[in-house]
Amino acid sequence: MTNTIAYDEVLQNFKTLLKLNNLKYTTQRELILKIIYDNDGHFTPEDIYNLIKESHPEVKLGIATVYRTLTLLEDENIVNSISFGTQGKKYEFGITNHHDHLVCLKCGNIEEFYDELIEERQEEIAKKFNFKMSNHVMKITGTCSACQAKG
Amino acid sequence: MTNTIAYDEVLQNFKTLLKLNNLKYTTQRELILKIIYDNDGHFTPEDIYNLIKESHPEVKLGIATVYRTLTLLEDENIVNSISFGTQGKKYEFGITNHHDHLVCLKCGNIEEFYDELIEERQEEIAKKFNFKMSNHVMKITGTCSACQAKG
DNA sequence: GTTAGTGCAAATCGTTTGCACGGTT
DNA sequence: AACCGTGCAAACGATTTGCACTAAC
Repeated sequence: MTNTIAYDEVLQNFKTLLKLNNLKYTTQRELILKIIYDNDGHFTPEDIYNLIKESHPEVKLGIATVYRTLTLLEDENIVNSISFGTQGKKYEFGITNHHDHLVCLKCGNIEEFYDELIEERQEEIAKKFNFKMSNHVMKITGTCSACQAKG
Repeated sequence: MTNTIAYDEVLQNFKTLLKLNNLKYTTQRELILKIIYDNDGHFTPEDIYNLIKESHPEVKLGIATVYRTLTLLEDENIVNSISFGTQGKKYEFGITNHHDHLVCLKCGNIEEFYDELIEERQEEIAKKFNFKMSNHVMKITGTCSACQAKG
């Protein structure tokens, strides 16, 4: 899903958020944000860690920082995550149109879709239950067309 | 969600399934099935383990057996699970109308709902992507009315 | 200079596995 | 008797945490 916001703007927002919360603007935090923005897709914390190690071998980085930063970014709704049962989470850039996921259980690939009707119904249902919705996830699991073809 | 099938029938089906697969009918397996059937709700493997330890202290039971049996029951579509990111899964009795979940992030409580329109759209979307759907999950996260009241 | 952030390694949590023993068929 | 299922404890993988050091403010 294509980003609908320029990176400069994202970065500005992030810096402002950090300031508001007495947090510091560090190289690591910026790199993690940028990697997720640039690489359209869904990544595990380890993926992100490896991507940064490759592209910026000169920067010191620990996996713990990746986890800490992802939690931060998710709290601020800058990234979203989808979970895979016990097998951890994948993260994606979050400032984009909301969308849902088709997850292939064979190859782990994720396709995205957006359906206005489903979005509306979700709002209605939350209202009906007097439930303050902070997020919603729709995930269809199964076998993607490529994997069906492979047999 | 109220069970739509009598326990006797569930148990019969389960025994048949075991036989068909050359598996054995054990006290542990029966107890796990019964606990999930009887206690309408959503349980972690540990919950189930503790419930059985309490109600049947005379039975030998290890947590590993609970995991193994839950996997078995889920494969057979006798129970369903919903996942909570890193924090594991909760299981519920699965032979009932399909339904989706409202998950409260404060108290962990789960409410259920069913929406015909959403079900239909899911089918259509899978078809559109030539995706062979094995399962689908809709989860609305947020704050339940009780927790909103508490502030 | 003060405070927050970091890497590292150890700890933790949920889950899985190898193995010898016990129960079901 | 044959074979599967079990408990136990060790192994595991993802994530979190304590701590001394470093960087941002």
